[in-house]
Amino acid sequence: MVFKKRLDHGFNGFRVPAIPRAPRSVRRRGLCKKVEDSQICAFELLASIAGKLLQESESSASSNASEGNDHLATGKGAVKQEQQDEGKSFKAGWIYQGSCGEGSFASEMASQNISHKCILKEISHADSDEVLERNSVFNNSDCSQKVGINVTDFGKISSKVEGGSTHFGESFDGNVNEIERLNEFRGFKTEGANTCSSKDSMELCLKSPTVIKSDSNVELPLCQDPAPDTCFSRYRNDDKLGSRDDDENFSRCFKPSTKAKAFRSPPRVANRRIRKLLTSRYWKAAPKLKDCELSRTDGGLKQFYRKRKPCCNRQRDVLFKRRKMFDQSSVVISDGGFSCESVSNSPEKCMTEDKNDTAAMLNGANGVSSSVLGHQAPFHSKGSHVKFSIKSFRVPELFIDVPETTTVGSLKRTVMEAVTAVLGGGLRVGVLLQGKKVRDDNRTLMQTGISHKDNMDSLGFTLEPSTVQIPPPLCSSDPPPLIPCDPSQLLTRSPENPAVEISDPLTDPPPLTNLGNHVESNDNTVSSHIDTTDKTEPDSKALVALPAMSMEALAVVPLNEKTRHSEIVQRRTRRPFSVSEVEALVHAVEELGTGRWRDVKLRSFENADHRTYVDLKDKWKTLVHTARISPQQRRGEPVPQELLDRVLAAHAYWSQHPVKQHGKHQAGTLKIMETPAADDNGVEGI
DNA sequence: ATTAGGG
DNA sequence: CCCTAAT
Repeated sequence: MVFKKRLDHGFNGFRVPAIPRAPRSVRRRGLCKKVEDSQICAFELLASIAGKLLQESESSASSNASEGNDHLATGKGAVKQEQQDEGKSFKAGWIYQGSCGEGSFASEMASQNISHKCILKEISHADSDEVLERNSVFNNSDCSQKVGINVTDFGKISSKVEGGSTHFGESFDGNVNEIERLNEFRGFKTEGANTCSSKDSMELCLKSPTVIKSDSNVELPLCQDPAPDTCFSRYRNDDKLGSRDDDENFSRCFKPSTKAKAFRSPPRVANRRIRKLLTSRYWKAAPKLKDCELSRTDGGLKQFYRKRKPCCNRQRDVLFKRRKMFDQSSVVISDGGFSCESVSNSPEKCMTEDKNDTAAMLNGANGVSSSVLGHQAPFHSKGSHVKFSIKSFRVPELFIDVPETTTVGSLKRTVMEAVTAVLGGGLRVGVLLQGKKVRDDNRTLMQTGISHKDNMDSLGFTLEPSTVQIPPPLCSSDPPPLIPCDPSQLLTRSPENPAVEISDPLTDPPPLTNLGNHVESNDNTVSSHIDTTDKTEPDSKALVALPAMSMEALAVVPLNEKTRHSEIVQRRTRRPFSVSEVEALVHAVEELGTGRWRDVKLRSFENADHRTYVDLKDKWKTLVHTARISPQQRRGEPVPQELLDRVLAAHAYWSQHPVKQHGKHQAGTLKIMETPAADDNGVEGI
């Protein structure tokens, strides 16, 4: 049984606080809408897989691999084209949608370390009931629909590659209703018995690790098929060679159920890759598995919208409130990577909303990506400022893999641990500009080009693990020590560590121009060039292994499907009142009296979004206190005694003249104004 | 949504 | 500034 806790997706998730938080007034007015972006983009998923497969085929062909893919060479040209044309899409989806798995090629596997072991391990379980269980989760129409959408989208995309004159393209040409076809193919609508057309087989290959079929029969595409040839190759055999022994191969590999002849096993290599990916995202519960592999990958993204403009205060308070961090999590018994909820996502939605995630994910694959709202607004008294409204940081998805026999409490703890490890393992923030990582911390925003309004929408933030585990020990029973590492190294796909490469390495991630970030820029923004960002490869591919944590004594994680969003609220940036603000406040209170803070706000702080009536009330409270204490005890910017005197006077007056709820208080105002409150001890009676 | 107060 | 109870 696999429990997948997708921290990123719509059906649940932990969210890291946005920075900064919107003023309460705004929040309370419902201006802070949460955006439920669909995290799983079917298209991206399939596209990714397809891209990977293509890449693999190319690789295999060119490297003369012994995987029996030689015939794939025929599609090489097309493959390349696709990679070039659609690589971004593929990549994007792939990185993020690892739930469908990603594998390594033979060459990669050779040098695999962590992941490899894990993969093997996973594979070893392939024949177990565990897999059956997992796959069985897929056995519902909802999930199938999801897959169908995937196929549909993929078909659309793939059609672009048709130029390559490969079957691949042909099989997915057009915007046919692939869902129907797929369903039919699966036997949802028909009794299966579909012939194994190349198209179908391809679909299967491109589908998720599990294959959905009717009649509760579960195919185990992830396992078997000792045959060296891949589905892809078979596919090509079908069309190129007209070979019809594919069915035999399939039957041999799958021992398919009676009715599901149509179900083909994904290629072995692909399976492995899928395994790898899946594995990498699992949090294995200790009970059954001695080796706790706590790995984490990039991907999961969850964001919620914050309306309020942020502050660019460098002295920003970095305190996070975490009390709500885990109180609303929910564990979902996943369908194997796709939540049924996500199924409802329309393709269009995937193509649009998910772009954000895709792009962000691409660039922050290893950690958490963020969507950023860039604001550029001048500060009245200061120079040109750049305001960033980070809608949210999204926690990478996390898959939980625990034995079926585990207890709920154990599951909760496992999730807790995973989350804790992810969030508490140490994160650092990365800045992405137009898809490139800005590594020079000493560069100014202006120099980097971040301040340029045109670049605001291509700005992204990532949360990167600040710690990483050394590869080998991933599967070992000994929790490896946390080793601080250079995130750049971690995030950059490195030849020396192919194991961590999850994404399609063929293309650079698309610029984050599709993040849908809103930009409030100001004309007085300083323009600058953006070419100062380094050309470092997009990060993304690292699998970050996290150390196993104690399984004991962890707080129970409440399961609440309803409130699947938990916000970690950040304390607002402290913004001391200026003298002028105090003056305005005092004046307003003198006229309106205490207890009418909303009016005060509207009267004197209408345009000060960061000053809520509560703030004003609080400030008045502190002012009164300040006025009563000795000057030596006062802190912060000194408030003119004259103002403090007025504060005391007004406070005294309004204390004796409670504001009537309805009537106006012009009289009171006049009185106050007439009363020279020069008395340090306040005015007791007017 | 506001107000009033404690923290 | 935050949090909450009470309006």
